[in-house]
Amino acid sequence: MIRATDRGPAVTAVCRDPAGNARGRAGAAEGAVRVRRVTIRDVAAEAGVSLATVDRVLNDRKGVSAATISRVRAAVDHLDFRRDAFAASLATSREHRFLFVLPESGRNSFMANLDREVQAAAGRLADQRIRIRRVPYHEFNDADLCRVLDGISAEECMGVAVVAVDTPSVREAINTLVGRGVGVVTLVSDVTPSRRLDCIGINNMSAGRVAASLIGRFLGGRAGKIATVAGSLVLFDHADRLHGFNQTMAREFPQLLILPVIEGRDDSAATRPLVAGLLAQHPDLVGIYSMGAGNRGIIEALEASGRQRDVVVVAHELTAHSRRALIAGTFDAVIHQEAADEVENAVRALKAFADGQVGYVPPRVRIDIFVRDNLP
Amino acid sequence: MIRATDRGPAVTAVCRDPAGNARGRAGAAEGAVRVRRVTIRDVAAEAGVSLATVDRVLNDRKGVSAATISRVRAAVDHLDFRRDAFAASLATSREHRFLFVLPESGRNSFMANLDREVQAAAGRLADQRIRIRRVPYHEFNDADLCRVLDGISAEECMGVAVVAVDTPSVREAINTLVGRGVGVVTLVSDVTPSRRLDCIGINNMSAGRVAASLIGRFLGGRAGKIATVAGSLVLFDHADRLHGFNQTMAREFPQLLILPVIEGRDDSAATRPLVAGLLAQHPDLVGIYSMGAGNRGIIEALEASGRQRDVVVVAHELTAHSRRALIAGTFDAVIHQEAADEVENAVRALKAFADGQVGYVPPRVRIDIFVRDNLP
DNA sequence: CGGATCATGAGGTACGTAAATCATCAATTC
DNA sequence: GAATTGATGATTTACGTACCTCATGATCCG
Repeated sequence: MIRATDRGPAVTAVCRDPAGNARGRAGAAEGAVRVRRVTIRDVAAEAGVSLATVDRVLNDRKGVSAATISRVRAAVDHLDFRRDAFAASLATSREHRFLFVLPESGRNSFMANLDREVQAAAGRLADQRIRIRRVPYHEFNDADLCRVLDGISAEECMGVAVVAVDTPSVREAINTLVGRGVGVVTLVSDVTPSRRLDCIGINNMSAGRVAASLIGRFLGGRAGKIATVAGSLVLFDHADRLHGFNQTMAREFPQLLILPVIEGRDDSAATRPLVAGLLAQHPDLVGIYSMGAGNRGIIEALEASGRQRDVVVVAHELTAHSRRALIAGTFDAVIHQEAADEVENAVRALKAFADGQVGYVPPRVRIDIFVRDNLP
Repeated sequence: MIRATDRGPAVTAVCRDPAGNARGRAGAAEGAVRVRRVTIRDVAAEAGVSLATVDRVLNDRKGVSAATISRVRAAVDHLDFRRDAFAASLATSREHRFLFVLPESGRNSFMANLDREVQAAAGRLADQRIRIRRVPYHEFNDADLCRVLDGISAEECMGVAVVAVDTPSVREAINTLVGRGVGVVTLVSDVTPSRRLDCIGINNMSAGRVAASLIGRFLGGRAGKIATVAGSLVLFDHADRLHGFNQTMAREFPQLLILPVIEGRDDSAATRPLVAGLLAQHPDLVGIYSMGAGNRGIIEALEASGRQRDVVVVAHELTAHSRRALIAGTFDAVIHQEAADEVENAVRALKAFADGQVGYVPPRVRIDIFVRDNLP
């Protein structure tokens, strides 16, 4: 057998199955190649130090002189050594435990979908030693959310992603949680000046602006009134969308009058009569911006009124209902955020924090815009 | 020291740093927890077989009776055993080698960006034993592309991602490459009935349809002529976009007349006079759909004509130029594909093939739509 | 000058899976 | 009944990093 110390230089030693015959795995292409990598031994040899010293340098442990550190660093650069992520993860037998705190997703299909994506991620990441649990709380209920957050200990979990309502008590609960050493990211909707690491979600101002722009342009100069429907302005994301919407509307489409926002609590049954009322009250209603869930209520009210062709509607989140409405022409555009991306980004941010990476910046979550012609 | 065989049951043994004091790493949160995982030993014990047999079952090796297989499978399910991805990767000291074949990206900023993303991915994935090399070929030159493809051996690389022109000789070259056991995905633009594993790119028909829909709706009923500008119809993606565009235009906006497509070879200098000519020739030109690169030529021609406000323009790919045009109002919408996503998906698809995973379906690449109000 | 601290070396074990080798024992085949 | 084949066990080595312990010489400090 060839021992580590006897092995030739890393660059040349590339070998395949010695006998040349395919190993195992029925019929598969079997692509990969066995390779001798550059290891810390090579670095140690190059720098003229021991393995222990290389290890100390690589892991920023103390007890190494500045001169030696730079010798090792130089060797690392010279050999283009990269620590093997697999070996490193194996050696530090750690597990990352995260908690996703979401509102109970009874009637809200966006939240239900988000919850599904969290589950899916949990399954996918199990083999990478990431354990994800989910905890629900009563929708819009900040006291219940605080109860959940206060019950989280740093022992049971090192990171929390939360879809939060934006209230002072929730802010406080998040801050104390962070104080206990738990990393927190807000998901979808932010909690303003809190000590959370990041907010993982779309830029909601931007979403609101696009909605305004699309409604304005689709109306092509027609004047009239615009209705705005939110789930609840306790949700920071809805408030943000409204802000962006109003801003662009005021600047670019002064001929359109924005009606006061109505709150449907993300519930179709509650939303429907509200929208029906608006339609009846304002014969010159030409557009609707739906910021939250409860789209089915809007669709039903519109279609009952028979004015679905005359009213331009931009809504949020692609679901079975909004998709149907888009195809039918009741909705004109749907602004969407991909739940899977948000979950993935949240996990990455929490993991970066748990691993002590400073200055990790999660990638932005993209805003999807769907019209009838680009439905997936 | 505790030996493997002496260890207690997996469920209970959770331990932290015995002394209770923080180890190493300056100031970091140090989240992760040491955990005793369920291993193949546990599975072996549960199933009453040896490690070797468990290994045979897990890796689909032969030499195990059906009864034993199901006993092992049952134990795996019962204990919820998941093979540790890190340990597995470490044990099979393999390296994945992929090749990205892109056109030389002299003047085309989309391709230049794609190339940058490939480089970035190569850096990111180096610690995961994925080695990515890049090879350029002369833009639009199928002979040169074939030369490159023909020179690839299964030894040096097990997967190729190629931004290809759609010609019979290229198709042939791809097919023989696949015949040699190399996995091939087409990137951005497809090569039609070839034996490539997948095409990693946006749905270009869909992109064309959206472009038509946006131009039509932004024009709000105005009639007139629409210009279509492609890089070259040798590129399958441009051809596809045009197809989708024409289809939706014909069906939904019959008042708009589509002019014959012009080909600017993805080059601003070549495109500019062509567009200027169209503008001069057609005073009733109301819209432009730009399918390829060379947007700068379009912008310059439009702004020189002074008609940039009257002509609705939808273009592809967000670059410095198209972004400026969007902000200035010269462009009305930009359809974008995120190069980073495409590279990532391509690598995943190639890796899945190299690992012999059958039926891997790469996630779709999303179409980004930008207007002035949602620029990132 | 004796003890303390620092820089480094030497050598190990652990992590969990892959995969190879060799040895059994039983069933099947001729 | 001997030879072959199949199923299984037992045992090892390798993968590359993390991290611990102990030893050693040097330097520093009062």
